[in-house]
Amino acid sequence: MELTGRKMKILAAIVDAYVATGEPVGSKLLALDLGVSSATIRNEMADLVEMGLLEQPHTSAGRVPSQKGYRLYIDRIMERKPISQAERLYLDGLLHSTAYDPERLLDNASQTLAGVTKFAAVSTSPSGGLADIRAVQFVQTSRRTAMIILLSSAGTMKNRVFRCDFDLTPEILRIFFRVINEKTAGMPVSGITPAFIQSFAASLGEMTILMSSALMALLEVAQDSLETDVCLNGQMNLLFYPEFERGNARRVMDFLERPQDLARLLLEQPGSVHVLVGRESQRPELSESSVVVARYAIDGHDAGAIGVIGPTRMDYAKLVPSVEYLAQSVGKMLTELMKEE
Amino acid sequence: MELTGRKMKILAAIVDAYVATGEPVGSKLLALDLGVSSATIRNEMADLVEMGLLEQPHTSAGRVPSQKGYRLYIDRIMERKPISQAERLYLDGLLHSTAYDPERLLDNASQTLAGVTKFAAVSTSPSGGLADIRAVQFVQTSRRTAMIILLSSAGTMKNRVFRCDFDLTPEILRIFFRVINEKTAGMPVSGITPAFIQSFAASLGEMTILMSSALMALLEVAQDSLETDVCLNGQMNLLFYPEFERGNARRVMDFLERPQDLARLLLEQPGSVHVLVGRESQRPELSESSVVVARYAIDGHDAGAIGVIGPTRMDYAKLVPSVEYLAQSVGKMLTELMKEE
DNA sequence: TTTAGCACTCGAGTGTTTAGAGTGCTAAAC
DNA sequence: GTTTAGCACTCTAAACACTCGAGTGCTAAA
Repeated sequence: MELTGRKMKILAAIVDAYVATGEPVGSKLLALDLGVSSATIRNEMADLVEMGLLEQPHTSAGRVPSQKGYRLYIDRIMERKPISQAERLYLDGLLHSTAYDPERLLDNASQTLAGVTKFAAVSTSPSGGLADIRAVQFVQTSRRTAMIILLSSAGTMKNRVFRCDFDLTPEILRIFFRVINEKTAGMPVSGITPAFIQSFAASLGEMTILMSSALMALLEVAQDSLETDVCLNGQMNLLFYPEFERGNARRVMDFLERPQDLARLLLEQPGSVHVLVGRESQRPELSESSVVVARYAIDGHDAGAIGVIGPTRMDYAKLVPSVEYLAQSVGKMLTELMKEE
Repeated sequence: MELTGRKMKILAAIVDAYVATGEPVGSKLLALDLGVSSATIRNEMADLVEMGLLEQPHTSAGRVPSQKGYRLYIDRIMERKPISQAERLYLDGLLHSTAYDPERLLDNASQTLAGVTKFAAVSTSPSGGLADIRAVQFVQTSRRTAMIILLSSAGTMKNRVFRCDFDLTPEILRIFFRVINEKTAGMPVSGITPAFIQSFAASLGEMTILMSSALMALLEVAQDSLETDVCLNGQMNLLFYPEFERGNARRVMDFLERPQDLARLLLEQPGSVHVLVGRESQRPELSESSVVVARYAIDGHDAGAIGVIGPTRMDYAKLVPSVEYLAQSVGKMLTELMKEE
């Protein structure tokens, strides 16, 4: 069966109405909008159901877009609603306060996104997989404890407090700094393995004991850097949608509480913006949810992603540009930050 | 009417059974346990209802403890179930991994508590209100950005990345360190006000421009230190309780999402452990929820609190010792950390 | 004071009925 | 061939009646 222009119009109208109201859409409502009778609409709707683009909750109910219907709507029908100048300024303003700290910036970004969309929002930290060590810094935090800070070329910055069995002095910290940076500066973060630490320690001769806790901390902080951090915000927003009234919320929440899975989901999406409707995500927990993801790049290199998760009934036309813009902003800010080396 | 020993026994049995099953408790069930007939129990139960200690959802249902009933149970009847050696070891083991970083320790503590209790858990950072500045450290994080780290006598450690309009050098950072520590070391964190920063800047003469962004960062980081951080974990656990099936969860969640309110609630509780049943918290959002809070002390001085929030139907006898133990552990670990100055 | 017995109440579950929304189909109109 | 008016049909949600059983309160005897 052919998908005529009018069928597209009807599908679009149904998506719009359903997204707005959450109620199945009947033929009468559309007849007004399109200037034909409700009977005509009904004929067309029957075709659309046959084509798998609409669904009927039950015989005497209106129609609801199927996941395939949303897909078609997204790919071929919807007109993106660009975000206004005012909205841009608003978003940028919110992001600005955390411009100099990648970790806080990304948390802020997902918080912001959750706030404006009223869905759950997620962001991943710049992927550290291929990053090099830019520097390793030490700061004394008490008589016997110090903080190690690892700065990577991906812009991540991880710290960890560790403890020595002897009193620290600026002199000792300077030794930590020199010895560790001489050996590791410029090497890939992923090169800091237990084996590397072991051989490193062995090469230190009588200093081994002095440095052991610092080296352990280095290992931990490097492993931390390699992991993709995931910031999740606004899960609670989901409780407000009738789609998640019952126990349905729990399955989604379960998924959201697994950061690794969340990161994988975000990062495996291609393209600058990508929409996953329901089962398209291949995640049973999300079979009734949709995901809008946008990637951000640092200095032209793909680095991470940011997205929203909510019920399939969402305003894709509005969301896609919002998520995309936010990802671009984040990328721009991180690039700016990196440019200064 | 007098509260006889048997009445107490019946109340205790009802609380125990109701906490375990979630179903109103009928007279037959108790007759078995107490060796008297169900009619006798019914008479007693009628008295307990009259005294306001029990409630009846409807005429032909069993009894449920009222909030007043829980209160009496907690104050005069329940025997605390001390936590086992194995549980102690388990908890301590979980806490141990973050022993050297107060912030992470407290997040870990509330995470742990949420995990073992299956309720929502909250912890506050050591209150910074009266703390002094122990040291202010600087670390270069890129050509023009640096991290300022404020260590307070309360054990908090806050950092912030800031940016200068000129290239940083170790020499400049050393100046930042010297100038700022000379002026601020030992002074109360609360003394770092905008006015103080302004007069400080004014006193620097030609160095004012050099230091301005560092001073702004100092102000921000001091204000951060003064704020009580609140770590919330396991909100999602609440969704599993029938008490929160409907929209009821939302009101509680709303409250949980307001960190200041949460902090106030925790910190205004007296004593080492405190239980708030339902409306006792004076928070309408929590009128159907209970809170178990324990305070932790650093070096003998009251510093913060940690607690759980869940439906009024909770196993207080088990929870109270758990929360108390965790708070003690946290306090001990933080004291340890501080002792080394 | 306790208990057996019994009538009573109420909720949960199960049909039944009704109203209304929305459909599919048909036959006429365009 | 397409569109539309008309109408019979289907299904849901809400209202109502009915039953079952758990649990009660009361009474009178132990």
